[in-house]
Amino acid sequence: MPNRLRFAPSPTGALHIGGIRTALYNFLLARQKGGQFILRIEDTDQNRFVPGAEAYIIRSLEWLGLQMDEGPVSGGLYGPYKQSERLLMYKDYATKLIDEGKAYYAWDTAEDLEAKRQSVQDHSFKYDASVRTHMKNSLSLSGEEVKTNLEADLPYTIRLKVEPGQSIIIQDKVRGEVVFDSTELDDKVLFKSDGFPTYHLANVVDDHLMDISDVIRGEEWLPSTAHHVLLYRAFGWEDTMPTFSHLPLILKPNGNGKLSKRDGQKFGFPVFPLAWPSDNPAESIEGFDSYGFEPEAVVNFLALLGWNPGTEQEIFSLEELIANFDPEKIHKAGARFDFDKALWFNQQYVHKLEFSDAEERLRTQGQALGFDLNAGDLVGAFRLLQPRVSLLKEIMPLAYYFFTDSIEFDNEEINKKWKPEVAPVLEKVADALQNVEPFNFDVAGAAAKEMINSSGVKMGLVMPMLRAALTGTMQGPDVFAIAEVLGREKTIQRFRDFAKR
RNA sequence: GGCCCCUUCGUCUAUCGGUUAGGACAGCAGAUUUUCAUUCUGCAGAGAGGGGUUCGAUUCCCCUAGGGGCUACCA
Repeated sequence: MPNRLRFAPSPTGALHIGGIRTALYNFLLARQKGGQFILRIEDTDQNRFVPGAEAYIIRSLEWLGLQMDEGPVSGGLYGPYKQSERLLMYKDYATKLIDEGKAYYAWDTAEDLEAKRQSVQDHSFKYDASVRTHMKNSLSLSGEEVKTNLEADLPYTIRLKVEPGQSIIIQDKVRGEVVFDSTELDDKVLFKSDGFPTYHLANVVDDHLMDISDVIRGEEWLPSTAHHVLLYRAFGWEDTMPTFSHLPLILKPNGNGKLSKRDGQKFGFPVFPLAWPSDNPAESIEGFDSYGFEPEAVVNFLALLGWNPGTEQEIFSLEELIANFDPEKIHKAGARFDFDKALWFNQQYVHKLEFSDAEERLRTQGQALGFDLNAGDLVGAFRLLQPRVSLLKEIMPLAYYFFTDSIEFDNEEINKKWKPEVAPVLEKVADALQNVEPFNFDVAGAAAKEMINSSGVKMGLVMPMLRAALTGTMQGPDVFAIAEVLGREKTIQRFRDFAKR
């Protein structure tokens, strides 16, 4: 039996990183076991449907490199992969349960139920064995009434008939044994009056029909897993029921509650993989992509947020994650989202980038900044600045002095350190560099330093001014590393110009 | 309120009865870098509380406390 894992989001908007991590873990186990990774769209809530969300989910998985074996785009033998396109079968399965006395029709309206809830003091109203005989359903009504209601096409829901007094034991891969008492469970709605199934029905039916072997999902599903087990039993599918792994939640940075979609704006960092543009700027949201993250870094960060192989390795490629992943090593407690750590992971990946991986993006960014990229050495600039940033997009703004000769000087800082006796030294350094061969970090650097030493002016006064001459700022890479990238001509010119300022 | 889950440095975590409780991020200090960043080294920093079980508990059990989730014709 191959391992078949599904990621089953509902298209209600952008997918946040909690969902991404769930997808990732499903993907990792599928790949590790040589099974399939399946995307299934759970669009059974018409009210919360958001146009574009499905495409967003697919683009997100692609961006992260989580290739799907089956899904709405790639298709597959178990399709369709959108629940809205599977509506007929849910009804059949629900009806089958009714025929077998394991579910029933209910005609209580939303208003009826709301009134019931209001009438009971605390939150204790539960549609279960103790009250269902007092409600309007095919168990409490006479056969005649039921027939009449059905023939009149009265809107109904179908509810699972939960038998009280049995204990339901779940073997969860991350939590071990979890026990529920069916007396505590309500008669869950399986089929809604709008003709759509609820998550509970659709999820169980589809997981069964799609031969899903392992369910990895968020902890918020743990309480309803008991109902799902009951459903597998009712259908007679318990022997092929998937394994369950309930993931700890990703919590807000301050620890109060689970991370939610609004937290990105609130805390000032992305909580979505991809940006979600909107005509209304207030509704546009940033993504890890637009923030400048490398997808590999996001994957690495998320993989380790709640899972750890037990070694001290921190950096994992997707292949290494696949090889090492183990659901039983998933941490049980919720994990706070730590953006600093995410940035650190990204820094590790940016520092490892080859120029060829970065070139296209650097060019695009340089052009957006209005740089004349032909005027300077892009590779040289990249090599110099790469170790100094956490995000690739931070490089080009720092690199402007490689691509223009009109340097903007940070006069406030420069003037603090400027001494008039430095000016002639700059000229002399320029002279000294005129004929050094080759013009590089070592040779030009040595020649310049020798000149400065013989000038009698302190090195500590001159060096910062050399950098200022070249870059306009008091900080940055080594002066002669910059000089080498800039080339002899520009270096000398900038030293001379600066001496005259 | 009820049900369920969880609880090791500020944060993410390792430890599957015996460890000076390890690592990473962040913090602090130092070295390198005549700058800044990187890098390197070091410092500081944790088993929620109380009962058991055991020769021995961070580890197993119970209670309490705290946190979280669920409690919809949402997923």
